[in-house]
Amino acid sequence: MTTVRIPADWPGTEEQARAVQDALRARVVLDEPGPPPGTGRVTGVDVAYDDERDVVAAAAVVLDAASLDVVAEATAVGRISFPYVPGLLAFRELPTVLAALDALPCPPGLVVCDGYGRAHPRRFGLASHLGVLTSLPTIGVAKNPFTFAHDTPDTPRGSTAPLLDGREEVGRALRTRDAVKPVFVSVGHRTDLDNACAHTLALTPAHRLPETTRRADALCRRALREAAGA
DNA sequence: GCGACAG
DNA sequence: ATCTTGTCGC
Repeated sequence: MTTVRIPADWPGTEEQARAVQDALRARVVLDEPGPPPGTGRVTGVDVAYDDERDVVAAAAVVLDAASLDVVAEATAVGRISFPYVPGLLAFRELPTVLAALDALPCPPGLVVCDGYGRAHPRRFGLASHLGVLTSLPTIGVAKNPFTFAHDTPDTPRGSTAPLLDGREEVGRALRTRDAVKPVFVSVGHRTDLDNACAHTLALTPAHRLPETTRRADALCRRALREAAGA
């Protein structure tokens, strides 16, 4: 486990944070399909907080994409770098997530984030931001809808409904289990939406949420407990 | 101006 | 995200 320091140039206000998003948005790469599902490695990242003690813990868990076996994992802890503001989640999560990724002993391959990528008010959610800072292919898989309207996908696993910003499809509500509430998938960086959904299905053989985020969630909670928990 | 709003 | 018991089901 590594300890993180908040970067000296990290935004201190919502105004500054939005300016950073507007400046970095142009660097998102959208014309690559990304790695094929079921090959190479797939990494889940997640973060847990103890607002009382101002502690944050992040985890990165690398899975073999074919077997979904854990190949490597790393954690990082630090101070909370930003309050939770819808649309600015990246500024709260990224410093610690980046440190956890840096601590991995192997390349992460595709990174699966807990949240949104392009399906964001300024087209630059957590998954896109992480992708631009690392150059890694990323996707976002969120548990709840954000600001975009969508229809209800059909009942069977694999069914989708577009997340629409006007007439533009910025993500998809994707059913990963029959008749269970869908997850919300969007492109982060260097992937396309079809592939992002295919990856999400490949990572959900048994549960609504991807194995990557389930593993990362369990690990960062444990790291938080060991770092600050009572 | 009033809600809604990833984690 | 987090506070929280038992309970129904694969």
